[in-house]
Amino acid sequence: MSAPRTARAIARAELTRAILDLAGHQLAEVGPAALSVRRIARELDMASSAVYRYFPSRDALLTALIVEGYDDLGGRAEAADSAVDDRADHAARWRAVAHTVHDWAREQPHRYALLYGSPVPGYAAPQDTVTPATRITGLLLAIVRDAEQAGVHPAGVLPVPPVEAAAVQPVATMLSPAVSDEMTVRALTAWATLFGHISLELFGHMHRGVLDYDVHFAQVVDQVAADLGLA
Amino acid sequence: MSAPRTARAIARAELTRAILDLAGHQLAEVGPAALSVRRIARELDMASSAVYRYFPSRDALLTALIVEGYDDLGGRAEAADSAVDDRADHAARWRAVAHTVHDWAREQPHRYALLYGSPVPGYAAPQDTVTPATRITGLLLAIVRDAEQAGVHPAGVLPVPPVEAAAVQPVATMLSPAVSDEMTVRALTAWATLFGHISLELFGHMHRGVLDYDVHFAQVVDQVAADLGLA
DNA sequence: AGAAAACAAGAGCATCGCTCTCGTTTGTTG
DNA sequence: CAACAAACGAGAGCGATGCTCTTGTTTTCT
Repeated sequence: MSAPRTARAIARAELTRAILDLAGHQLAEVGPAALSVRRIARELDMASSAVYRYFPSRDALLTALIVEGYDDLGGRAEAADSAVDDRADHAARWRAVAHTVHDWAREQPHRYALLYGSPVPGYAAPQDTVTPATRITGLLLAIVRDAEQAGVHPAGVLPVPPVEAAAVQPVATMLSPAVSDEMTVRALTAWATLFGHISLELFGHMHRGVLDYDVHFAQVVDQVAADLGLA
Repeated sequence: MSAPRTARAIARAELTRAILDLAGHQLAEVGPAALSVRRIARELDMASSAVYRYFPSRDALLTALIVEGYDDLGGRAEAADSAVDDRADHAARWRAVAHTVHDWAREQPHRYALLYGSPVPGYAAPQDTVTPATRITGLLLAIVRDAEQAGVHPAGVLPVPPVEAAAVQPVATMLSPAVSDEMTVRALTAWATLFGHISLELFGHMHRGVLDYDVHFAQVVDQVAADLGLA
């Protein structure tokens, strides 16, 4: 797996990183749509055609940025969860993760848009992006699973008919022991609420509707925690 | 307000419509990013520079498509709400509107992405788009307001501290009579859940996680209705 | 040492948004 | 009705993009 220590391989790894870093800066500054391969080459003092030795296309570069983003977000969320001392305080863990995602999105709005906004390349997200994307969702599910193992039941949850249980079966059985169907539905709903709220906020849909985004986000996160049945 | 009946004004109105329609078709086919002014001109057998007599820029064209989209979506949602015979069946009205938005989004994914995905032009959505955007959110709020007027209380709702009440004050007082702070928070949460779910589904984040989108969406909509306290 | 692979650079293609100029058509006004 | 002004359409052109192809050089492997 590890690269040979030839000078060429080292140079390649360095240049690949340099390109990716520069692309990251461009992403943060001008957004995904305005990311330019030629500009990266210019800032690196190389011919634009040379960049294509490292990334076969602009979309491949964006894909790499997406993967990097999922990893960064997932890592930060996991760290925030781990930082909660009382592992049985599932509400605190949920809050920590939710606010971490929120903060991360506000710090890097363009990157968030790249991950959770409209897919900018052709259409289907490349396969490479789905695995790293499962990291945060897996983390949210793990917290909910832990809570359920501790005897927590979601509040005010509707009965889940067999057809719905079948529909969400992959998510329910993602972890072992599996999560109950009711909790799975609540968790998926919480997931949609979390990212829906952040997207609406970041993309300007709450403009002049909500005055203090942070206060309201905290309230929604607490409300969702209550619906999940967390302490 | 209405245009003079000169031949030129009529021709202008027709060409403006033709450009907008063609842009709409391109949007549906190749998405917002690949929408090309030159291609529109080509399909209209005119010089690309002539199109700029009707829309000052590509972004202006996209803005017009956004406004059109909000209007179409808002109109359909209002029609779906009005089609519910029993005006006091607020759960049925919420379901009708939610499923209408869902269907609309699946029929025109690129248009939905244009409205609720990452903003593709510079950054801030032009002022022209905010008024038509309030149509669906206003409709959702109206249903909830009607329910509350009929004595409905949201289920399992957290107390709303004054600071949060102040934060959501514009939304709460948007309609008269005003909606309670608790119901306002629940409504905003429902809003985020609805569009969050649709965005996650359309943008591929539920791939291999949920097997039947329609079944699961219906379950979530019912769950949200229950949380709102609707029948 | 020689063959093979990786590399960097440059020219070039097709496309894009947008601007400017230049005739032509239409509408308005004296 | 004639003259002027405004709107219009077409074309050329600018700067920029993603990407490909060729050509010559450097590094690696056999």
